Amino acid sequence: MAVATGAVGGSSIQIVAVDAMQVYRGMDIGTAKPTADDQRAVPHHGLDLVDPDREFTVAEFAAAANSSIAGIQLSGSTPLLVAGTGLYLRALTDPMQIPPTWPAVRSTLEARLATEPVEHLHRELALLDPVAATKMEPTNARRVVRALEVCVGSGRPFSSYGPGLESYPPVPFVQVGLRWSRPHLAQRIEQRVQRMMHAGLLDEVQRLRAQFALSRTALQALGYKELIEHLDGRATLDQAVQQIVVRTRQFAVRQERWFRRDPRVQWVDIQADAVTEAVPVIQELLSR
RNA sequence: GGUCGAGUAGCUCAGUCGGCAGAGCACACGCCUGAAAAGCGUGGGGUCACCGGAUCGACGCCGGUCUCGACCA
Repeated sequence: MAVATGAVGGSSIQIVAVDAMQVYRGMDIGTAKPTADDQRAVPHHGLDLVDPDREFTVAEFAAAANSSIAGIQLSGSTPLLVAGTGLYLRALTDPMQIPPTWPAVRSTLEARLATEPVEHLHRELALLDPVAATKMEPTNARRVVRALEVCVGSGRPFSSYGPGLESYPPVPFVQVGLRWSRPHLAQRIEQRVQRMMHAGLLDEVQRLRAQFALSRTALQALGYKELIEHLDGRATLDQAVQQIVVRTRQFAVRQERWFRRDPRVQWVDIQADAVTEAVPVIQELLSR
């Protein structure tokens, strides 16, 4: 927000949230969605795209976000993408063609997993698309099924859809990564989860559950799935909260690792809570 | 004070007949193309509470000490 409220290169800024969970209406506290005040101060995009009973995908997000970005640029403003979700960002910053889905093929493959080991499917993938097969562990059911789905469905190798995530071509914009030390990260996450609980996260979860049958993708949201476990009597509140803290920490580290291997990202290390001190540094990087 | 039980990885706990100390979680690192806040893989970690004894050899057996728990008084 501090960066977005100052202009960069003379034009005003609009924020595009690149976040797989903030797309869900009503999931506000647990996704740390920008407040109403923030949204009033700076136009936001990518938020509240669907109800939480809807499944949501990268491709759908990319379509929505790309059209938002085009609109922002047409109006003469500068889009500031805030991630969030690594894969969603790559789908916007890099020319990725994401193959469509073949639900019938997929359900056949998934049904086979009940009676066959994943390695069988991986062996079939190795025949249809040796390149893709070597790029994934034979035990990773999700990736194997998806790759096979595309091969069988489209009639062409999964790997023919492009280099995927392993290529980092130059881009005409700046990418800045914010990074805290692990101890500070842990401390901030602990505090953040406590703050969410005090803000009524448990009520939010109960309310959403009463109103919707949460979709498979929405149910993956940190904070929500753990509190549902508690509400169903499978964990005490304390256990659930501790679990949220641990998983959020693991997720934050996974985010850091995801972006760490992208050579185009310029990192800003933030000392403790000195976020405001980092703002000029970020603005300087962005104005290049 | 007595009896019984427990003490093994950061945590929770397995460890058969005395024969190279294990699992899950956590942690570190890597992977990732319509589920990605998801999914998958690799790895580092040990004074087996402590002291002594018997044995070729002890986490394990014997003696003692300490800590925790339950029960009895």
